[in-house]
Amino acid sequence: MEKWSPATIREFRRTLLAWYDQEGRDLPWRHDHDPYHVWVSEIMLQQTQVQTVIPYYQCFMAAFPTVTALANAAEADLLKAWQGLGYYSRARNLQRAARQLVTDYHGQWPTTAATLQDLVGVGPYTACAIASIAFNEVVPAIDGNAFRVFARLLLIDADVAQPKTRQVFFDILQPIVDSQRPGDFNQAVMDLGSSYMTAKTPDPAHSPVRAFDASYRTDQVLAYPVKTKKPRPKLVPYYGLLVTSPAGDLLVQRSAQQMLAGYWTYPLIPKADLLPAEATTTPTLAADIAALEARWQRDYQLSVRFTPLGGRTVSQTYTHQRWQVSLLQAKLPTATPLTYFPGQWVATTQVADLPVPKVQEKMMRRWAQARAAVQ
DNA sequence: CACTCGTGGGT
DNA sequence: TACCCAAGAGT
Repeated sequence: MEKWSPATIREFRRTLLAWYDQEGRDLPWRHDHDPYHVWVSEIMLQQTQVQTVIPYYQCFMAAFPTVTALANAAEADLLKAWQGLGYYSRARNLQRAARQLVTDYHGQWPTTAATLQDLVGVGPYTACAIASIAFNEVVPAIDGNAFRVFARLLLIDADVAQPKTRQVFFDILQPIVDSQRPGDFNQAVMDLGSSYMTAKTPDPAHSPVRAFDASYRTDQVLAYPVKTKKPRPKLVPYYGLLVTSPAGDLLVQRSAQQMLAGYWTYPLIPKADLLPAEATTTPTLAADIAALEARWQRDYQLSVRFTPLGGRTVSQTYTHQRWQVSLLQAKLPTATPLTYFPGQWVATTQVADLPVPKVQEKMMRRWAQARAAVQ
């Protein structure tokens, strides 16, 4: 591992900030240092690329321009604003924290990384980012970019997939952060990490800090950062139920305990839930449909006949699961009341107003194709 | 600490 | 294709 002298550290800061002043990106949340703007952008940017965030950030600020507006927002509006951005608990936590700020803090922001972490959804990275950018606290904001950039510059061998490695980087970076411009220093590292020092296709030869890059000097750029691999997502088969009546399409809102909480989908039934685990026969489509119809009759007093929808399944890959959804179709001749079924009839024209996840959009497209083919 | 939680883009 | 990756945090 490399060790920089105080003189090298000074020269590195000067080089990095000079480049940032010339080449730093003009992003919507960099127009000022308002902590609300910094905070919302940092939450959106968690595990999400800048290009994806920009339009969401602009719409979000137009809809919820202040902490108070966010605290008072209707949940449906919030989920709709976050639709498609992923990691939806971020939206809920954002509003919970806005309410914390209004009620517990009386609109007065905590100004240190240590106290910012008391806001739900604000962890070690985001707290340091807000503290340095909005309040000039001299702390390193250690995210994936910082891991990648400094692992290469300094040949740091610690496994960045391990939680304890954050402290290793923090201790190394604390004396390197520019004490006059900590926020700009941290943002410059992020710009570096998303341009010359990307994960797969870096361009270290033209990096503004190539003279400080030990991995480039020793021709082992792609060997850093050291990161252990994660297991591949597990296949989870589902039935997706396309049920119509004169009242509209049948949709359910996902519970607070489920993934995609609060978002609406067609009823999704894990195939594993249909037949008892001790069943000896291999589940067939016909047996699954029979079990499904019997359950709807017994639990919901709904007489429904399902038929398979032709074509491929709908797939959606998440970090730890790969959903493979086989679509079944059913048509009820009358607007049957859903006395026991935990869902709603939604008129086709109103589906667009509901917050829906990507897998629901895919199911809707597949169904629209099937209906168009019949015509 | 290990696991969970979305989506889009790149190779 | 099937991976890997991207401004992480909560449990």
